[in-house]
Amino acid sequence: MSQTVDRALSILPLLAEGPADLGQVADRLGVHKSTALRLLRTLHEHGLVYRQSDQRYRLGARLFALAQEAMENLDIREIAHPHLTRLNDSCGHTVHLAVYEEGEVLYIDKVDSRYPVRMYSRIGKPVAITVAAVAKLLLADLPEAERRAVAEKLDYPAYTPRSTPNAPAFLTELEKVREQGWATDLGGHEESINCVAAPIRGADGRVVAAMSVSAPNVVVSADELLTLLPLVRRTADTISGEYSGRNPVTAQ
Amino acid sequence: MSQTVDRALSILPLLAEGPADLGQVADRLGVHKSTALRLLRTLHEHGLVYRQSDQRYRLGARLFALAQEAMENLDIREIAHPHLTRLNDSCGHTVHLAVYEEGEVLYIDKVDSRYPVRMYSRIGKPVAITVAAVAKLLLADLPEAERRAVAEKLDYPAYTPRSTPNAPAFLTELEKVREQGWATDLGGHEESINCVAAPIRGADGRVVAAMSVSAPNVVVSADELLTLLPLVRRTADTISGEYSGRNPVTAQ
DNA sequence: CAGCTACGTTGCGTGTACTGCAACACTCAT
DNA sequence: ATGAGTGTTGCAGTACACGCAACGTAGCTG
Repeated sequence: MSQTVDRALSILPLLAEGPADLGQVADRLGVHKSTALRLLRTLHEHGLVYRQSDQRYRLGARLFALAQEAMENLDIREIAHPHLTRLNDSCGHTVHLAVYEEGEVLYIDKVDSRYPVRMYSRIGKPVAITVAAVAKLLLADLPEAERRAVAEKLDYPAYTPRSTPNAPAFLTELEKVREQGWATDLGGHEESINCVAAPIRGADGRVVAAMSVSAPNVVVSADELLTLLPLVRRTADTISGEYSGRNPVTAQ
Repeated sequence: MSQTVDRALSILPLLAEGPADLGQVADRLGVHKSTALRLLRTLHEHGLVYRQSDQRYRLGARLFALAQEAMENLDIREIAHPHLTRLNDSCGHTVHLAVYEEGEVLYIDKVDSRYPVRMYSRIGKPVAITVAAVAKLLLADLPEAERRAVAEKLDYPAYTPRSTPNAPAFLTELEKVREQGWATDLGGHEESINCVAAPIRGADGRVVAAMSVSAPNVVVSADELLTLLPLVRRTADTISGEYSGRNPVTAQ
C-alpha cells in the first residue's frame, strides 16, 4: 500500500468530523505541516476538500458528485426502482432497498410517497445492521466463515428490549432467516416500527440485495404487515428474475 | 502537489463512469499495472473503491458515508431546512436550496411533498448553471473578475429556446439579477418549468446560498408563480437573519 | 507601535518509498 | 495441451515525497 496516498485519504474521515485547519490536520496525521499542506492541496485540486473563507478545510463538493454517480451506476437500483414504487403504490408504506459491502449494509434506495422525508438522511447511511430485516437477509447469505467473523466483530446496541442482544443470538437468527428465505424486524430498531423483507438474488442464487416494507404500529399491526409478505416476496423475485436477465418470473 | 496522490485520486472519477478492471485503470492513468494495483489497494483499504465479484473495481461505500457526513456538517442546510418545509407547506411547490463552490453550483436540499420524487437524483448533482435561478444569484454575487472568468469557461447548452445562449448574455443577466436581488428561470431549463429564487446572505452581506420555488406551467402560470416572490424573499431573509446569528432561534 | 505568538507558505538537500520491469500464478478459450 | 488474457509478487534504481529551517503575514498584548 502506498504511504502517501494512505496519509492523504486519512484526511477525509478526519475532515468529516468537522472543519480543521492545517495544523490540526498535520498533528492528527503525525506529519510535518508542509507535508499536510501538499496533501491537502492535492485533495483540493481534485475537489475532495474545500477551503472555506476562514481558511479551514472541509470536505468538498466533488465528493457528492462522485457518490452520486456511483449510486446511479448501480444497476440493481436501476432495475429495482420501478418495482419498488409499484409496491409502494399498492401498500402505501415505506420501501427500502439495501446491499451488503465489506462488513456494512447500506440503503441504496427508498420510496415513501406519504411524507416529505429527507431521503439523503438515510440513503448511503449504514443500516442498523444487527436488527434491520434487510441486514439479516444479506448477512445470512454470506459464507459460514465470513458470517461468523462479521457477527463477532459487531456491536449489539440495545435500541429496544427486542434488539438482537449478542452474536450467538444473531447467528441463530441468521440461520432461521436463511432457512425461511425472508426476514422481519419487529420493533428491534425503534419500538413502534416493524419491517418485512425479502432477498433479491442474482443468476447464481446468491443474494445481491434485499428489500423491505416498513410501517409503524399505529398504522398497521405486525400481523397485518405480515400479510404483505407474499407481495414483498413476489416483488423481490420479479426483480431477481429481471436482474438475472431471465424473463419476468412468476414463481413465489 | 503530490504525484502519487494525484494519480490515486484520478482513479475516482474514472470509476464513477462505471466499473473497470486493473488493466483499464492502468491504461487510462498511463502507469504500469503494478502501480495501478498498489493505488487501487490503498483506495480499497480506505473503502473508497470496492471490488465486485467479477474482480472489477467500482466506487465504494465509504464515499457515501463521507458525502453524508459532509452534508450533515453544512450548517446552512441545518438552519434553512425548517423554513424550506414551511414554505413548501404554504405553497405546495418544490423548494430547492443551493450553494456555490469552486465553479459549480449544487443543490444541497430539496423539499417536495406532492410527488414521490427520487430526491437523490438532484441533491448533490451540479445544477444547470447557465439557466437555474439559484445559479444566477450565486454567480451574480461573485467578484467581477471571478464572475467573468467563470462565465467564459462555461458551456451554454440550448436546453430550450429560452436558455441563456452565451457568456455575454449570461453576464448581462447576472448584472440584472445582482441589481434586483432576486432571479427567475422561465422555461430556460425545461420548457414547462418556471422558478423564482432569492439569495441567503451571511453577516457580511455576501450571498452564501440561494433558494428557489419551482412549478410546472400546467399547475401555475409564470405570472402566478411570481406572486410568490415576496414570500420567497421573506423566507430567504429570515434564514439570512438566523444564519448571521442576528435573530436568536425561537422555539418551534 | 513595537514586539510577540501563531499560523500558512516556500525552497531545498536527503533518503525513503514509489515506480516499472520481468517473472510468476491463475483462469478461460480454443 | 497450449495459448492469450488476466492479477500478483520481488526487486533494483531513482524520482519524488519528506522534514527542516527560514520567510511572510496576520492578530494580540503590553
